[in-house]
Amino acid sequence: MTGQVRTVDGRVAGRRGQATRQKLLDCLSEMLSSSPYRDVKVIDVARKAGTSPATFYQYFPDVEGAVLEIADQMAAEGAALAGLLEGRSWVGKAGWQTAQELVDGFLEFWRKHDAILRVVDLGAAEGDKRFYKLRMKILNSVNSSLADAVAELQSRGKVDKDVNPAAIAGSLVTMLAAVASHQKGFSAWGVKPPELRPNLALLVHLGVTGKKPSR
Amino acid sequence: MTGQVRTVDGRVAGRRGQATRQKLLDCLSEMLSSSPYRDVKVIDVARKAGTSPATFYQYFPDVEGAVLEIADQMAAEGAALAGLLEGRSWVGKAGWQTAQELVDGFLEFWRKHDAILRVVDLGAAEGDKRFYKLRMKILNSVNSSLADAVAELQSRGKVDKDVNPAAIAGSLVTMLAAVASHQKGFSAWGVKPPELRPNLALLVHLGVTGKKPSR
DNA sequence: ACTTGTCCTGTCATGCCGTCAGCTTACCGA
DNA sequence: TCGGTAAGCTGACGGCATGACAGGACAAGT
Repeated sequence: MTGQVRTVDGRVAGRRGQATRQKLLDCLSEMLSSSPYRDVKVIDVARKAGTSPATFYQYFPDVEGAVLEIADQMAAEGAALAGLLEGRSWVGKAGWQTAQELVDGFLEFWRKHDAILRVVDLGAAEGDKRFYKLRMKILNSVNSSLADAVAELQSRGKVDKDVNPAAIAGSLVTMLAAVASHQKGFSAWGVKPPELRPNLALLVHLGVTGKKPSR
Repeated sequence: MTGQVRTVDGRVAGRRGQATRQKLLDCLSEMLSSSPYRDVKVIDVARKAGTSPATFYQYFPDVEGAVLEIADQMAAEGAALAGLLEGRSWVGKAGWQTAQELVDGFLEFWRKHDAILRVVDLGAAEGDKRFYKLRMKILNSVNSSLADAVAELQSRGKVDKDVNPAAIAGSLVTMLAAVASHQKGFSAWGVKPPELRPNLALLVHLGVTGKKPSR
């Protein structure tokens, strides 16, 4: 099922090749964290990995291609985010708990992968379908769970009829993602991370249920 | 007060020079809309402007420098966003109106400047202070108005004591900005722009007042 | 026409990109 | 043990963008 790893010119990669490939990915990942996306050069990645630029091009068509690969690995890990909402309740104190844990998990995931997620976000915003699909893949698990929760509350008459669950869920997820990547910006507004979290959870809870949480 | 426009080597720019400079900025702006940030080259911008790369470097240290210039012009225009909240009420039907108009104005502004705002967002997320300050400058007007509104409702006991106005306002503004730049993503979730707007307004209203709007 | 200061570009050294041919290394079957 | 074969890597090269400079074109005032 997992298609074999192949080089650009079609050969299948063996043990050593895969190791080199992974090392290049790791080094690229590191470079993305330490320097602006625009300034990341193939030659620097290759140097850092102790190999030559030509080797890089053996495994990836270009920097973008390698970034997609990293993002893909991360997306797989991101599926775990759905677990934050699996079988959770949005009613009463449990609802407040759910909101808080969702926010925590989300911020944590984003902080861990911030460099690569920045690039994915940019690519998606620029209209590149590959990045855009990848972004979906990561957010979709959380998004659809949230949308389901809203729709369910709606069907029980606890949320107004004219609310669009997908729109609400999408907006909340987008908010979490954006706030996570601009956490530093909040310090400048005088908001420290520990203060941010409960307020975000409040917004999520309000958005999903339409009500203030009971703590 | 408006410091004279200067070339990189310190000369003051005359009328013709300023025109060339502005033309370069316009062409860069256009390129940013049509191709990925990473692929925008000085030589292309110069060609499009009917001039040479050397001319570009006479007015700007690099692409980034020119982008900052464009963003600065836009930030000035962005101050108008504050007007969307000037003297507005968040109570009753007027509150719902306020939320809707804020969302509309915000989405409109973002759509108009999406290309440059993408780059500013990236720069800010990467930790570049210049971009980061610029982003603040644009968002601050709206953000502080919103925070004031929350604080005022809070002082009248209409909002819980333990809410942090700045955190709520910042999160909402960040949400609006992010949703605006990923509007296309919502279509893929089956949410069309016209459906998006009222739901965003709902979230803003909920966030600011803690209550559902009365329509 | 001459001077002055602004404005633009030809040119050049430097460095990265992306490709290829060819060398080295590892594995495998006889 | 010994080729044979495919994987793995790199030096080298043409092409292009970068960024700096010096010098020429141009407009305005005298």
